[in-house]
Amino acid sequence: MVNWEKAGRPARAARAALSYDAIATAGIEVADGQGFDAVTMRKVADHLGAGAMSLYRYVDSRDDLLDLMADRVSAEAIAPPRTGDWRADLTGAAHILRDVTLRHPWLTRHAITAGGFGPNTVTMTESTLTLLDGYGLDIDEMLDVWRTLVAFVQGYASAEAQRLEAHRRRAEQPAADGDETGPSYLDTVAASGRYPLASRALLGPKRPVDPQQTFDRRLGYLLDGLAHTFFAGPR
Amino acid sequence: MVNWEKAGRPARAARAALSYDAIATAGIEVADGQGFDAVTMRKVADHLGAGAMSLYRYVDSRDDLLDLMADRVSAEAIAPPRTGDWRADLTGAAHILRDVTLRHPWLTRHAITAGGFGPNTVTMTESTLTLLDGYGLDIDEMLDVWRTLVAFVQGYASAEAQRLEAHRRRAEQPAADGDETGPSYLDTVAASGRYPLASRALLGPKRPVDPQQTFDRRLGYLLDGLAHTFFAGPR
DNA sequence: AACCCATGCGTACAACGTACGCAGCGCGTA
DNA sequence: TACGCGCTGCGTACGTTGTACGCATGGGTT
Repeated sequence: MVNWEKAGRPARAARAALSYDAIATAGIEVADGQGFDAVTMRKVADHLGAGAMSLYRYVDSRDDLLDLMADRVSAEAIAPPRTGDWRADLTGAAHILRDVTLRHPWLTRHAITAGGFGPNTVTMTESTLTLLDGYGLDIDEMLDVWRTLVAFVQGYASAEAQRLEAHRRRAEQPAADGDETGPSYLDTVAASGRYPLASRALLGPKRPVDPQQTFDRRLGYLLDGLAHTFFAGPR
Repeated sequence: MVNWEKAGRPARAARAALSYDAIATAGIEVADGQGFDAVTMRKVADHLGAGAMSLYRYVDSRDDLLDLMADRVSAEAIAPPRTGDWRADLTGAAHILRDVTLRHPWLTRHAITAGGFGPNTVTMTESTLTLLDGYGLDIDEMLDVWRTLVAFVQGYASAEAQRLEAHRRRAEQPAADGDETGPSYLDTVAASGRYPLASRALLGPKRPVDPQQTFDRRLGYLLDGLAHTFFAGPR
């Protein structure tokens, strides 16, 4: 477990070359640039011009490092102040959270909340809950809305990020010489006719669609439902 | 990438001791029993009484093994036939998917769809989409409903599974001799008063609540919203 | 000047993923 | 029957990983 109290204080010695912040940033840069599996103690330390074992003065284990990275990234998901339009505010918060997940696809492998709540995660939570303040909801109702919204957004963005990652991996496959790529497995499944509904889901849309628009539309269904119980009906 | 065509056919030689099915099952048993990090080639092979390298006759890499496991587990999430009550049917499918995720918490670390769609994942998809057939929705609308629902359920269940895992890890910590556990970090954050809303979210409910009931209530909000657009209004 | 201790890191080891190549068995063909 | 071919299983080996241990260093305190 990360010691968040210690992580918040500045370094004890003046000649400290490393810091929690620098380590978290380095880890995030490695993960964004070279993929989640490249986040090794040695590579992150190299990125900082330090020795691998130096990181252990700040972090108990590799898992702790990942927790540190996740908390730091959640600072990017802090929602702006409320405007009084709950629907617009929640939509904005959802966009920000989705964008963070797509910008850091490795969150699919180590979620923001995997290591408990760090300081930035707390701030992010508070900022989002604040958007729900002032509509006569009690705290339990606000939590209902918040947990429902976050579950949808994280689930949705994780699936999107995974599809993008899979696509990227397939693209960087060098397409070996004389590959004779027959019909893909999913093509043959679709052609079998035994999965009339699923085929359409697996093969993707006929015409390209705007992922952001699709997200907004589906988010809208959820907000409609929340409106029905907690606000004055949909739209 | 897993070769699903090959994985579907029975073994070529009669004297084959291993099989795709046995390997996937062994991997799942190791993951369920000893945690996701214990899923190593050697441990899974040991579980089968086989040598580590034997697995590579069936699987290209450890990642392939995980894909195999994920597809096999998705067979547990196949929805029952439709009854004509869309809301009850979708609720049932959501329960099943949530249960699978809670039963195999490692899905949080390697999602069902991480390795593309295998045969069981296709069947599961078809079974869920079938629940939406017969209400006058076209395929794109059915996909809207399905993707929205799955995003919520997987996001929600993943968060639940992660909280349970974290709790379990903390419980098996031996509570070292003379531990002097002062107030936890979250306690001090809550006591600071600077996060009035988030504190309540982080410390958990005052009285114990039934997680299943809470899930149903929040799922209900989403279904209300879907009803508003695709069916004849909420409830 | 003397000491202390937080910091950085070199070394070492067990465990990991996996490339390579060989052993052995059963089937098809002669 | 005899033979050989191909599929299956796996022993060995190597590079990489996480991390325990202990030492060197040098600014701050006394």
